[in-house]
Parts: sequence; C-alpha cells; structure tokens
Amino acid sequence: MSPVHRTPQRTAPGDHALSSLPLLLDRTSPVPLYHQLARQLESAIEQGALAPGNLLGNEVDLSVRLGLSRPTVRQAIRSLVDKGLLVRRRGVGTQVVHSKVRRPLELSSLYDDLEAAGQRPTTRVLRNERIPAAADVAAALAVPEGAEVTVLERLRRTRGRPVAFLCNYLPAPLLELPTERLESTGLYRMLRSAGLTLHSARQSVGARGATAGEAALLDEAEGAALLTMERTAYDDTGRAVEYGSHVYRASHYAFEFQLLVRP
Amino acid sequence: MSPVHRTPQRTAPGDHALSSLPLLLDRTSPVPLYHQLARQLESAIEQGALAPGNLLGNEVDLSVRLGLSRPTVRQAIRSLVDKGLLVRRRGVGTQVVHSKVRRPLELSSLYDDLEAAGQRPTTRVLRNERIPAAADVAAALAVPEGAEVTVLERLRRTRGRPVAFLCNYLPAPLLELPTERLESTGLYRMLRSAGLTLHSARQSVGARGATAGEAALLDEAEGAALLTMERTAYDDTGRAVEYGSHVYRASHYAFEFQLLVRP
DNA sequence: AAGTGGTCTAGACCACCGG
DNA sequence: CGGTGGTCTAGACCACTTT
Repeated sequence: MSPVHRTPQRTAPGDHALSSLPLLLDRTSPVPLYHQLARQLESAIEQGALAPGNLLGNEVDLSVRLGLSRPTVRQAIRSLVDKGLLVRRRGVGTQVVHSKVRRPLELSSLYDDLEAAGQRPTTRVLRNERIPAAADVAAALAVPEGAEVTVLERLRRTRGRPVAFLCNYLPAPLLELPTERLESTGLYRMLRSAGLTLHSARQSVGARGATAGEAALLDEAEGAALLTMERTAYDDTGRAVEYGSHVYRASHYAFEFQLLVRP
Repeated sequence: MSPVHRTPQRTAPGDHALSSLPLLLDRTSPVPLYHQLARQLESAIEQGALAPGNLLGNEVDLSVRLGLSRPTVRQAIRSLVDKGLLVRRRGVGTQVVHSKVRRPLELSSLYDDLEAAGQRPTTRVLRNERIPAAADVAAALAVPEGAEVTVLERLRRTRGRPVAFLCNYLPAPLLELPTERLESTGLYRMLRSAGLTLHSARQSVGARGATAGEAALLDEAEGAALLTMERTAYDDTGRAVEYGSHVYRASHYAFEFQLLVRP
C-alpha cells in the first residue's frame, strides 16, 4: 500500500459531479428502482466518475430528475451509506467517502479468501465421517450429547504449501458432504448451494504454539506461533449449522478486514 | 456458555406475543418515533417478553395500533433487522431470531472490551511524545514523511497482569493526549470525546513469537505465541486518525466477536 | 435566510408464501 | 386463496448547517 497525498478535492458550489452522469432507470425491470439507482451510483464511484469528496447533489433535485419519489432516492442512498461508500451530513449534503472502502468482514471461507487473492487453494480431506457428538461439540452446536455429527478434517494448501488445518463439525442430518466435492470447493460454498442461508456467527480468534502433530502437518517447528479461530455459524432460524476449530500458519496467513462504524 | 436445548417454540396462529405488550410513544419527545418503537421492541426481546421464534404481528396492524404510518413502523423494524435481532420473511412475518445475538464486531478499544468484561484495566504510558513520521507510519497515516506525529506506547494490565503492549501513532495536530488521561481511559474514548467520529478501519490480525523485549514486558517466555493486530482508523472525511500496532498475550486474550451476514 | 438531510403521513400495488 | 412483507408515491414539516 502506498501513501496517497490527496489534494483537497472540492466541488464548485452549486455544482456536483452527478449532474453530468447518465442515470437510466428501467421501470419494466423486476429489479427495484432504488436498487437500480444504487448500483449505478456504486459503479460510478468505483470507476471514479464520482470522486471522493464529491457532493451528490440534493435528494429532491435528484428525485425530480429521475422521476422518482424522494423516499425511493433516499433508499438508494441509504444502502450506499450502509456500505460505507457515502456519508450524509445534515445541512451539508451527501458526499463520497474519501478513504477506499474494501469489503467489510464477511462470513467467508478461507477458500474464498484465498481464491479471491488469486492463490489457487487446494484441499485435502483427512477425515470425513459421522460420529456421536462429544460434550464440547454438542454444546457448540446445541444438539444433545451423542447426537450424530459429521466431523471434517481438512488440510488447505496454496501454491503447494500448507496454510491451515481445518476441523469442522456439522449436525449430520443437515446435508451430505461428499469428499470429492469438498476437495474442489469450500465448505461455506457447499452450505450456500444446499440452500442454507447463514445469518450470524460467533467467532473467537487467538494464537498459540504449534503442537508436534500440527507442526508436522503444517511444516512448521513445534511451538511456532499459530493463529487459531473458532467459529459457530447459525442459519436464520437460529439453528447452529457448523462449528469449526481452525489453525493457520501465522507465518503465511493473517486475517484482514475492514470495519465500518455504524452511527 | 452452556448448551440450551430449546423446545420448539411457536406462537399460536393468529396470535402473537406483541399483542399483550405495552408500547407507548411520546410524540412530544425529540426522539424519533421509529427509534422509540425500536428501543421498546429491543428491550422486550432482551428481557424475554418477546421470545425467540415469536412472530411480531403484521406491520399494518401494528401501525394502526400505534397510530403510526406503516413506513415508520417499517423503519423501526428495519433497524432491528439490521442489528440481527429480527428476521423478515415475505409471506410469513417477522420473527425474533433464535440465537442470542451479541454485539457485532465494533471498532472498540481493548480498554472498553476489558471494562465491559468486568475486568478493571489499568494502563501505564511508557512513551508519549511527538516525533517526525518514519516511512511506514507516514504511509499508514497518509501524511508526508517527516510530518509530526504523536507516538504512544502503553502497557495494559488487568488484575495486575500484563495483557497487551500497544503502540499507536496519530497525526500530531489532531488533538492533545495528556498522559494522565491516557492512564485513566482508553484512546478511542478520548478520540470520541474530542469530537472525532470514526467511520471505518482496516485491520489485520495475525500471530508471531514474542521477541525478548516483548517477552520481558508481557511476562512471557521468548518465542511465546502472541496475537498481533494492526489497524488504521479513519474519520468520516477519510483522514487517517490513528495507526496502531498491538501485541496481545495469546495466553490471556483472544478476539471474540459476532458476525452478521447482510442479505 | 436558504438549503440540506431527517422524519412522518396515508395511501397504493406487487411478489411471495402458506394452507 | 388470503396474508405477509417489498416497493413506491406525493406530499408535509422539522432540525441542522452554512452563508
């Protein structure tokens, strides 16, 4: 990341970058109007047509220009404010945020993270079987002790080097997890394509020294610092869908994310 | 955390727990009506008057009962959906989410975290001075190399034991940071009370072994696993407000947080 | 004083889900 | 089919910020 010394960027008063932007709405489309507008504003920001600091122009004018009601325009703007792309100030206007916003922390899988980073991840499934839940797993998944759960142990590599050892538990009745599919994609992707909509997760991120077994698997020295993550994910009915206990090679991986402060 | 084996909880059709709940609005209050409503619903959920799985009752009835317009009621409900407390399903209704939602990951300080956990944190300021920015700090804060920045080194303890070593850099012109106030409160609290509104932050969480100096400060052995966090925080004009490089004793601290999946 | 976003109203029609 | 949330309209008044 290189430092960027911005010249203070201001729009001339009364003018705004949006006025010269073509905004087209398709009222026959099934896509909501506010969403069409939000998408166009977002891409204008991404492509620099709306530069950081630019004022958006007031909502009333915009709604007149587009032939939309003001609440609809507000809904579009609100969605971008929620994403952190815009800032509204009463009495001032709506501005494009200066700092580059990357995606906020998501409930994404390591697989997606690595793939997005252009590193072709591979997975070796070390274990994939159904067992009765031990006490700790039962507690995490909120199922009775001894209930059948699927246990999954996977070793993830990128560019030939091991990056993480992943241990996951899922309520067995939830879905089938064929080993060959697990080796070609991420667990979370499989959950989504099985129609499970994840709603929330509780995570804990820590660190500890590698055990002998972990060291051997991950090609590290015993006692080397490992990043650990435990996570229980829930669907929108509140069912626990997955409990994972992962260790990452700290020398090869760190969690990076963007946080947004909600007012 | 103890496992809770929930009995499937369903409201009788046509009935909903909200109907017996007193909801009072004060139209003379400066607090927006949608916010008054949201607050009351939220506390009803927290206190169990609205149990997980309960249907909220449809929006139209609720708006009639309260003498509000439907958009206003929707705005209240939307704010709770955004917080992860409620789930809306078209054709079904609005339900209280089953799983207990803790606060999502916030741009909070370690100080606040510890204090919220009931552990009285103490801070010793090891260094508090103004220096010219080195290249890496200048890059992180997006200021010219050599610009004056405040450097802060603090050792945080809880229950007499060291927990973290915190190193922070701030653009010097931003605010005064008297050492005595730093020892009695958190940095982020000071930023907020100085009128700075934080907007976003980029974080990176990793791990590594302790150096000899860190080991001595933190009462660990050399090479012991430490949790590391680097963060640059921005205000809503996009200015970098703070760059921090922290190390935590992994044996005493982990990051815990709740993630919400936004649809 | 003028202009901005923040809140609120009283309707309307549509899309989706369940029985 | 009836009931639900999802979208949308055309206004209104208020609170705040800047000039």
